[in-house]
Amino acid sequence: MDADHHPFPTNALRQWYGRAKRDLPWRGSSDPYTIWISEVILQQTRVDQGTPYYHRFLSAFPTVTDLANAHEDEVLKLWEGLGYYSRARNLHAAAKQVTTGPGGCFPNTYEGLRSLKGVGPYTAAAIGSIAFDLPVACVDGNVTRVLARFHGITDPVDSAPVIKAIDRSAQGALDIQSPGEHNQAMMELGATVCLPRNANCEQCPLQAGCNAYRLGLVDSIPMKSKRTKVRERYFHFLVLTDGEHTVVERRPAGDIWQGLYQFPMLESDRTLDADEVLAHYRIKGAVLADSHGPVRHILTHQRIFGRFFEFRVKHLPPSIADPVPWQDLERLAFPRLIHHYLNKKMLAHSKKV
DNA sequence: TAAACGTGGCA
DNA sequence: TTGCCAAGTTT
Repeated sequence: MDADHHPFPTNALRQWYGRAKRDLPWRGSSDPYTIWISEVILQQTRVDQGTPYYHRFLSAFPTVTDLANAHEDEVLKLWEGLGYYSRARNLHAAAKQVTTGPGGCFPNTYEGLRSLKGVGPYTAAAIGSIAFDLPVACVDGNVTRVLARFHGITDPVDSAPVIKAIDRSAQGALDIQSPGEHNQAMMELGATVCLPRNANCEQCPLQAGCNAYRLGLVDSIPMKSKRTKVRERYFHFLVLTDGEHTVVERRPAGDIWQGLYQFPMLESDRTLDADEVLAHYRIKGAVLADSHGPVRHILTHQRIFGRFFEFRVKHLPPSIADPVPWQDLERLAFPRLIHHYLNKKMLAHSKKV
């Protein structure tokens, strides 16, 4: 599967990192808590997108105890718009694990870190190596791409044997004198030089030994076998209001946006109109005050068409859910699709006043 | 093991 | 517009 037996140029990588590394907010600290937060925020997330969340999150919860003592709604609100909300729920649960666990402090072994909710092989290696100098290699998307190219691996990198080989290779290349710096250097190379497209091979410290470069395969490595299929869904939100209050509910487990809030929602396999939505909910005396959408919301695996129907009633029926003052919505976390709608709503309201 | 889980940027 | 991708984990 690999086309060479070149030793990995660890020294060249370290020297490159010393002069080329970016100045990122979470660099230079060895506090496992702040490293943990940054690593979770950066899962499947770009630095530019995650950085403001990192600052807000640590301002709200400076220590693991602060996080553990928070309410889940507050944690989710700080995560609003960042996506993959299980990260926030797991972060909160893991903070409780830490503070109520043995010694009440952060685990400092790989297995101890792995036992925390939301901490998988990558994150355990990252925290372990950066905070505690544990000799464990990080294998993320960057490292996979760097090593697949360096070794000239043309097989799909999402197959089990290749994952295993890359893992071994990463561990073999690790600089055990400074595993944290080495891991960050590997990822930094993938993030700034060995890019998915338009790799900048001319400034790469690994060029001399890189098989993909030698064979002209940089643009075709790494290869992936999985294809993403897109599901279409039609969400119809019932925005019920008596002028002062509205009605929201919590998204259930086992679907997208778990734990976030939404207006009562009717899903269908096609777009419905206001009459059909109202017929479903059977609200007496409701008057259609406004409708919005369909709004297309594009996700990796699904395409959601959202429609919002605002109905005016004299009195909110207690049968659906608890009425909430409009102002209280700002403390709740909503999916992006709904957040955009609310922004528009609030803007219109503030213009009238 | 494959599929689910968000959002935004880019070509 | 569409598909791919980004410091992955869970079930």
